[in-house]
Amino acid sequence: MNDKDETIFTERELDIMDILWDRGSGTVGEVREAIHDELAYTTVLTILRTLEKKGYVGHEPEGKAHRYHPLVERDEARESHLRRLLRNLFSGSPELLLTQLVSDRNLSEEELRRLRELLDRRLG
Amino acid sequence: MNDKDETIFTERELDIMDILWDRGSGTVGEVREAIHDELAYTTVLTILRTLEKKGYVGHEPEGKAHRYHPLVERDEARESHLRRLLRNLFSGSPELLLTQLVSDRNLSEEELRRLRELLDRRLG
DNA sequence: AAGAACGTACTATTTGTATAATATCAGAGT
DNA sequence: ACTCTGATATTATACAAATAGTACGTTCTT
Repeated sequence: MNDKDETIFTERELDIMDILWDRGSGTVGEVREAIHDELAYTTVLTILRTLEKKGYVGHEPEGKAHRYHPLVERDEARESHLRRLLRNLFSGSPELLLTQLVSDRNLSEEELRRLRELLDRRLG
Repeated sequence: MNDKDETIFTERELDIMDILWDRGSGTVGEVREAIHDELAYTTVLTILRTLEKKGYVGHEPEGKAHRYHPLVERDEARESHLRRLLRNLFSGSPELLLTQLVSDRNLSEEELRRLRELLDRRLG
């Protein structure tokens, strides 16, 4: 697999991809209703076009409108973004990253336990 | 602490911050030599100026040159970037993130154990 | 003192991101 | 036929990011 085809989004693109991933697909109008911020119709359209140009979404006509749908998986994006963060800031070390994650004061004891359980299951 | 003072860098800025963090400080020339890509002297200078304007580095004169030094900690950047990733792509769920970290990646059993130990120590 | 060598200041170009106004088009209803 | 509405298409503005050219000053060397 080529290292170059990373699936990296800007903040706004991610807002919109999230909606498409959640709903499976959406027209400009639907996306615009679902998005938290108040954006102009044309703004949403422009971002969808950008995403399409980058190959992250496709669309087919539906009535007179267009229905957009994701062409990449959420997991793919998660992996790419996480990999980039790991490489860029954590010297590629998962331990360093986990250290930072658990040292975050916002994590409850409960959450820490769940994290350990997750690893326990993983390790069998 | 305000949520707004996030310590977020662009890729190139991060390249340079990394060098400053590693060495403690650096002149334009030093940074330029240390960076992996071939960049024009003025390019490095410009990025350092940007970083200074954003408040991430400072400088004092040294001979006829300027010596730049970081004003934020590496950990601070790690936390900000990680928090943002968590919020943006993992619904704020550390479990989801850890799942991604340990799943697709080819983490050795050894590494997984170290991760669990890390949590064990954390939980006492 | 001349001139290379090194340094900063200022300015510029290109590309990408974010946002939106305006124009146009197609169908629904009267 | 005409207009209203919802949709896309076209075009624009502002700003950030990435890169670097040119101008000019200071110091070191010959």
